[in-house]
Amino acid sequence: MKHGFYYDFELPRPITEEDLKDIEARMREIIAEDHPFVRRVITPEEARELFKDQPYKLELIEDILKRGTDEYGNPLPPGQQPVLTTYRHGPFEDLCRGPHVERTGQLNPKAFKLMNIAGAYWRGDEKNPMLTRIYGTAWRTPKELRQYLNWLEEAKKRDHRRLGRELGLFYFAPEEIGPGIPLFAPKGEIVRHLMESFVREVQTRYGYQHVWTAHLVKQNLYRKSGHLDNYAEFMFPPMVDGEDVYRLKPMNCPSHMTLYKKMGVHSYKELPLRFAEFATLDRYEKKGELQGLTRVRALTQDDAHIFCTPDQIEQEFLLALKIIQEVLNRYRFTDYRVRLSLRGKGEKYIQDEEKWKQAEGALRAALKAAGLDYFEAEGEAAFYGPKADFLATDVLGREWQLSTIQVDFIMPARLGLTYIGPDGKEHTPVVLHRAVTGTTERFLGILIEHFAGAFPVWLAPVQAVLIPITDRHVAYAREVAEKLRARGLRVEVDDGPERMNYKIRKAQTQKVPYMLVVGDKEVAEGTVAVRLRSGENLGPMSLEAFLQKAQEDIEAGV
RNA sequence: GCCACCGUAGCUCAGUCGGCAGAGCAGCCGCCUCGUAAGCGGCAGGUCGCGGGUUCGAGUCCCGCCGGUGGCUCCA
Repeated sequence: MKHGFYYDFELPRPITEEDLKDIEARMREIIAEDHPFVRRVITPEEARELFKDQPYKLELIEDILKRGTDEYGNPLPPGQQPVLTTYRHGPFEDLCRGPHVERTGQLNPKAFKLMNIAGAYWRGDEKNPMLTRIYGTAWRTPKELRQYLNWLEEAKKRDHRRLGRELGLFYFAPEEIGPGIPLFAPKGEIVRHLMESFVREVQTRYGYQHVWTAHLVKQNLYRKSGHLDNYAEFMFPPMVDGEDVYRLKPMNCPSHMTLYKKMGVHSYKELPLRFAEFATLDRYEKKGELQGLTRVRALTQDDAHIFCTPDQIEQEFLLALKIIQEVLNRYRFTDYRVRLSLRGKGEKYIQDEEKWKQAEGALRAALKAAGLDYFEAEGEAAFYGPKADFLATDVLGREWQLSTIQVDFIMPARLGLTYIGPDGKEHTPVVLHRAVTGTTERFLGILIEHFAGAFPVWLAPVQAVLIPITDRHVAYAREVAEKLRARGLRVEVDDGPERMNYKIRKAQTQKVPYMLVVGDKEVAEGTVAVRLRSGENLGPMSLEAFLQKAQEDIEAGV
């Protein structure tokens, strides 16, 4: 772990926060006793005897010996033989690969803290029993510990769930509407709208066409596509209408592919055909997995399906990468990593060596051409083909998948898609599934944390607030607001009875980019006094000068 | 879904040993007319998540459910 440690236990009773205090106290005693850590290489027989009462340890031992893996089940580096080692301090000897510090006394008794308790499946498999995991954090000095705890507090203030409410962007009504189904207030809706308009503009520029397919789909289509077999647990229960059974749409691919078919016979000359849609999908996510906007049950993908020939995969993949890069850059969003997800061993991947090889080669070539750093992950591919995923980190260090581009060899054939090739014969197109920001909801959640709620001017729900100093300046403030609105800015007038300082504070906490203060001087000169949310006071300027400043900021994306 | 914890006013939180439900902010009304991060006074606001149980008496104790938080598993 990055900032600490954890250890899993099987305990006879639930552990409480108070227990953690006692354990910390005991840990401090052990540190004070300054035991040396003693490493020992043991034989399999010794190991089995030593840990005979600890079934989980025995399982680890057998695994290390049998499969030559380390304690996490990962393969050892080539050439290395499995070795069983223990570390002992005082009377406690534990199976451990190490390394350790030399003595318990080297730890700072004031620089660690047990943080929380959580359940964790044995070896991360939900079929296994659940153990109790205790998380802790450890630092060199008490100061570093304090800084870390402080950082955690600051991170909580950036949490998109909290900022979403404080900034009036969105709300959840789990009791009334349902868990994981967000409600967007006017300020949140305008941000969504701006995000989607932006992606739509970029996609259009890159030759994508937008389509619309509805939310209800006959279940039979999902039977044909294979989703009913593989995806049923993520779908809301069926709606029965006499003979017909409908489902809420959990993804667009079958709808887009049906549209492709309905549009008639396709020639290879039409390809690639790129269908994009901002579609709200409904997925029955498990309740414990829901989390703010990053994991919801109603999600809007900026989805697209590209119908192409096999030898167009590389160019289309590259085009999609370019769109993603352009969009992420506009958000000044650089904190992500790219994963090339490849097939692993196993039955679930469709068996067609040639197609996999061709697609994987095309993806690598395109990633290289796009100049993207990426890492490869075996066993992360979809069963129908390899993919590239963009992973972003939220303010608390949790990683989320945003953009994705996936190659699909199988669904087009299942749904009977064809095009007529130059040879006059029918062929099955390859389909690329791809999402730029992933979903509007998750991306917005990450963006809120990324900007700590202070959206760049082009995205800010309210771009400027007019702050009249006294009542007699309200009419002028309204007049200015109208003029700015006419020029396309999103402007509000704070005409409440409070004092100017209060209104500035309010605008400041709402992270409004520009505060336009107007008093006697501004009315007389036809200006506005511009204050930025950074606290910087630009002083009075004409409306034209302000509009130019705003325009520059919008273009610069600040 | 699983493990642990939590649920009191719109928000943040207090409420002792089981004995009359509280504060700040936000809201509403009034006063103040003010130059770059909270002016002053007043008023209103509650099925203590829901249902059951124990008790003379439950926000407080017990059981079930709903919802949330942190993890685990899964995922855009």
